[in-house]
Amino acid sequence: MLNKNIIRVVIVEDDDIIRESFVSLINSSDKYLCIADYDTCEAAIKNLTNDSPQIILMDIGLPGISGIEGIRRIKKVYPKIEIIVVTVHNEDEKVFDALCAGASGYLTKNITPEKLLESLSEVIKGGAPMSTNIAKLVIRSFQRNTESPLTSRETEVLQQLARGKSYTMIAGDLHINKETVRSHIKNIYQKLNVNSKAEALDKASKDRLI
Amino acid sequence: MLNKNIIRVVIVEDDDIIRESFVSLINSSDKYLCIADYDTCEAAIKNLTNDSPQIILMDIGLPGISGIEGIRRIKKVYPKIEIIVVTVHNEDEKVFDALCAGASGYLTKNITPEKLLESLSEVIKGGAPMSTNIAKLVIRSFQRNTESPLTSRETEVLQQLARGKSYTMIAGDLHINKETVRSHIKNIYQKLNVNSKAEALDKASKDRLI
DNA sequence: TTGTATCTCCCCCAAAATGAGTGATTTATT
DNA sequence: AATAAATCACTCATTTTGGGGGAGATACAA
Repeated sequence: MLNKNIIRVVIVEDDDIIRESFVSLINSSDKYLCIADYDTCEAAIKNLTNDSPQIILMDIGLPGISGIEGIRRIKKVYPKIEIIVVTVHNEDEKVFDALCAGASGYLTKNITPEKLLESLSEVIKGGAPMSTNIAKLVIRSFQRNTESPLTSRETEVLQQLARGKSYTMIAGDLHINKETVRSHIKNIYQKLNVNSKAEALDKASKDRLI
Repeated sequence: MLNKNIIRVVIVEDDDIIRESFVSLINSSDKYLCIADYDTCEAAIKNLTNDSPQIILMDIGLPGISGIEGIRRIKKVYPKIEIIVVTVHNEDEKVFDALCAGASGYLTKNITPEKLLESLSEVIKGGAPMSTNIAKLVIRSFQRNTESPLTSRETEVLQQLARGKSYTMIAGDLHINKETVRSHIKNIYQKLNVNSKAEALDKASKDRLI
C-alpha cells in the first residue's frame, strides 16, 4: 500500500525538457509524487478526476487554452486543488490575472530546485509561495503613487466617488457642504485633465492615485 | 574604516526583550548592523537623518503614533528606506493598512532567526518578504467569491458601475441596449437587496463579488 | 412539458445628480 | 505679498437614476 501522506502533484508544461526535469525533481523527494504530467491544459483537465492531485504546477504560455483560463476552469470544478504557476512571464498583467483566476502561488522558472520543493510544502501548509520579484509586484499593487497631483482632500473625494457615492453622500460623509464637494471635483477634473467621473476614475486607477 | 557594504538597520519595538533580541540577532551577522533601536516611532523619526538606515524593522502596536502612521510618515520623507513590519498582528486590516502605508514586508513574530535575516537580504534585493499566512492573505485578496448570487453578465455590469460608468456607457461597452443595462441593474439590486449604486458597490466589495 | 433563469429590449415618470460657468472667503505656508 | 488649499454659493441645461410596468428568446432542469 502506498504512503497515504504522500502529496500528489500534476504538472502542466509544454516544454518537454522542463517538464521532465520537474517530474524527476518532484519524484526525487519521498514527500511528493508526480502522478501525471501533461503538455496542455485540455489533457490535464480530462484526467483530473482520476489523477486527483493536491497540487498542480501550471505553465502559463501553453498551446490551446491558456494556463490562466485553465486555472479558472479547474478552480471552478475542483476549488481545493492548489495551483502554483511556474513560468517565465513575470509581467504585471499575467501575474494578477493568474492570481485572480485562483492561483495559490507564482514562481518564475529561475527558481532553485530546493525552493520549488519548499514551495510545494508551503502551499500545503496554507501558504502562498511567490518568487522575490513577484512578491514585490504584489505588494506594490497596494501602494499609491507618491507623486499625486491631487491634495489629500481631493484624493478622499475621489475615493468616495470610486465607491459610487453621489456628491450629496460624499458631503455627508466628509461633513462638508455639497457645493464644496462639487468644487473639489471640478479641481480634480482640471488637474487630471478629464471631464467626467468615468475618465477621472480611469486615470486615477492607471496612475494609482487611489 | 567600517565596511561600506554593511546594511544599516534600525529597530522600532516597544517590548524591551523582543527589541534586544532583534538587536543581537542582527548584529550577530556581519552583513547587518543595528545602528539604533527605539521604543517609539517618534524617537526613531527624530533620529532618522543621522541614523540613515536602509531598513527599518517596525512593530505595529506601539504607544504614541502607531506603526502604520509611522510608516506613512517615514516613507513620505524617506521613500527609499525599506520598512519591514514585524508584529503579532496578522489580521487582514492591519496587514493591508501597513502595505498601503508603504511597508515592503510583513513578518509575524513567530519567525525563526534565520528567516528574519533572510528577509533582510530579500528586501535589499528588491523583494517583499512575507510570512506564510500573510502571503496567503495577500493573494486571497485578489480572488473573488466563488458563490456569487450574480450571473456573469450581472457581474460585468457591476464592474463597469464600479468604474464610474453611466448606464449609457456600459451599454456601449457591452454592445447592448441601455434598457438591458437597466434591467440587469434592477436584478442586481434585487439580488443584493439594495436600492442604489453606492449600496450595491459597498456590498459587492464586502462580499468580494467584483 | 412546464417551469425557471438568463439575457435581451421597450415605455413612462419624477427626482436626483452631474458638469460647466462664475464667483467668494478663510486659513495656512512660503 | 502671493500662492495653495479648503470651504461655500448660485445658475442652468442635460443626464442619470431608480421604480414601476411589461415582453420575447433561449436554454436548462424538474
